Amino acid sequence: MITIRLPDGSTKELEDGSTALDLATSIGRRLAKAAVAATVDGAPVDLGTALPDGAEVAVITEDSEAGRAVLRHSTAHVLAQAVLELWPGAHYAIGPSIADGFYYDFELPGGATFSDDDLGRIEEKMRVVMAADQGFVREEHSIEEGLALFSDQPFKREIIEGVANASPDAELSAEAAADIAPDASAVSTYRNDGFVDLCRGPHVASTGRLGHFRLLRVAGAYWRGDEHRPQLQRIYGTAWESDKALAEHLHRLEEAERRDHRRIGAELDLFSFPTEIGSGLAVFHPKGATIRMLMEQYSRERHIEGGYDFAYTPHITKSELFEISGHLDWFAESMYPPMELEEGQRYYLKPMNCPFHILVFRSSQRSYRELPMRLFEFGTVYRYEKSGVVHGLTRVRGMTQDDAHIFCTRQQMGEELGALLTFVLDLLRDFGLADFYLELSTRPPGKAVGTEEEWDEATEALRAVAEGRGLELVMDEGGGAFYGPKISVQARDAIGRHWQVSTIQLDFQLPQRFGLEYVGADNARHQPVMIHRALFGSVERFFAILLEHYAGALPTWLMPVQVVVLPVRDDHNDYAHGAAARLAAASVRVEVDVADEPLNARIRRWKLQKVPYILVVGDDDVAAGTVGVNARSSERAVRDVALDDFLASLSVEIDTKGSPEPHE
RNA sequence: GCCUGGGUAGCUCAGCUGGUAGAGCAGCGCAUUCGUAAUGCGCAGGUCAGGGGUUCGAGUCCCCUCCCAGGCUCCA
Repeated sequence: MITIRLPDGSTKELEDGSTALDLATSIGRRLAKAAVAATVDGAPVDLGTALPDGAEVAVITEDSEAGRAVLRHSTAHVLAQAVLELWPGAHYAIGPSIADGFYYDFELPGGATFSDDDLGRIEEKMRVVMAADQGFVREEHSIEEGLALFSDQPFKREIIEGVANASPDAELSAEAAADIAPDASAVSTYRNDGFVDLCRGPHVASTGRLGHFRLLRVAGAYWRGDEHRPQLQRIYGTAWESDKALAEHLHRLEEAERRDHRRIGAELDLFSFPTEIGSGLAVFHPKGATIRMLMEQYSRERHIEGGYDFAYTPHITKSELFEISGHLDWFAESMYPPMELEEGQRYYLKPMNCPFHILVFRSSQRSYRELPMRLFEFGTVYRYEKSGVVHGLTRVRGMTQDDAHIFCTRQQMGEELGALLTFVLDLLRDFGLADFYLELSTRPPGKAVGTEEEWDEATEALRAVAEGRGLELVMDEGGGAFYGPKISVQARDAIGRHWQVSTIQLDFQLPQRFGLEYVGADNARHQPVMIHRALFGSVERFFAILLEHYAGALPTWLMPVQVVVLPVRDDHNDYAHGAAARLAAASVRVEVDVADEPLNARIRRWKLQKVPYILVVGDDDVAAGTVGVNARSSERAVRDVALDDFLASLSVEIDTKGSPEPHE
């Protein structure tokens, strides 16, 4: 008999040679049914693994993230199996599970490529393999055996050689690492039917255990993520423990698509990307411009309250400025090429605002009494993003940052950072984002400027303010830029996606390069500390995040049209205009849609525009001074509301930055 | 930048193996006057992304360029 410890601390006695599946069965039939793998003393193993006496064993069930990862990884194997059957001679590379799914990379014979139509054929083939319920059989091989087994598979051989050389796989991504065996002396494979793949495991017991999957798309992907290596053909798919979970996931994808800010931007007539202007360069239409203006106005108000001074700086500059700042050394590739002027003078579009703000600071001798000096600007910058990365408003080539640079003493740094984080989170909450976590990027070893003390002090200050908020803090060790540590605010949206919004970055480099100084109380010159911070990140990107978060149904204070008045017949038009004038006098953005179309058609059109309130006015309203209120997303309208009462509650809603009802 | 897939009316899309372009919505006009998510009829609208080639003939086949999408790489 052997004794097994379970995660809850209890023990279980089993026959010698019992497997993880036997353990699960002994605990309960449902657990056995849901089990896909197990961990033995923390190491993941197949269900069929014989358990050693005294081990601590946990059953991995299909509805856990670890369990889904097993399902997905196993499904990826079947994908490779299907592709190798359909394309004899194909080379297969790696096929890990990823968030919500899996992928597998291939090199097809003769440089062939997958088309979208191939996905259906591959899926069919995979379902045949699953129906055949082939068992996954684990095998261990020496390096030599492994190389022989995969003699015609160059990528597999490369992985095995990597294992053999015991290079700690610095260049293998964590995802790819899941595909290789754990130690340098042997490799493991999994075989089902005629197909064998190099794999660390674990896998489900047999292919019949799989089936709730969908292949989603094909894409190119570099071998080992290196753009200098061959580009392979990648197939992405998703797999779940049940058809229900799969359907829910597909529904989430549809939901995300429905919320796509590019779609909403077109539907609500907010912005566009005229191709005549160029890739990644947006124009804002009147309604989009209204929203943007409101965002910016509110931000300005908050910055005034927050003790910021304002600056305006040009969009172009002589190269000298970016030579001093160092941008031309590091980022010339992502800057627009220079304009050549007379006598070789070169002017650049600015990719960042900081050097300009620095010149404002440096324009006169500064006293410690002036610090902290906080210079704010909606600064429009241009970055020549590579063509493949441009995406809607979230990754553009021209954008406006709500950018500020704070110059302060080292002593002020901690307090300043604390106040700043409060400021950021308050502002984001005002826009309806409420679920945050923070990411702290620390000193990159070996290539940092500034003293270690400065780094420690700054990092500790960031950590202290982060922890003081009780917010989840994710460490990004060594992930800071060479010139200073960084804290970034990640916001979760209404459907659980997270977006990096604000960044707060310490900088020990630029004050030095520009020779910044202030005169201290000791009458000596000191170098100020500089903090870069953008709260929206870029106005365009933040706009996009809000559109996706609210699915276009922004809070009333941000909607370009807040109220529409619909007269039932055209002899109600005068009353409608009067009601609208009353609202407009109270600074409500209101329109009248006169009665030359059926009422329902007009209601529908404004509903689709997500207008917060549609007021319908007819005979009864004209007689009584009332309106019929149809609030956004509500099923039923409320009749006979006194106009003054409506305006009163609307004003409260606008002042409190609320919405007519919880967004969908 | 690289890979794959695309680009047909303002928008969403159809157009088989090459024979000279179509729908719905939107727009405009006329009629309709209506109480909470699509009134009817009519009209107009396209150098089929741009350029070159093959062909008697190209939206359709080939090449180049531009743009878009999904990825990869990148994101100070």
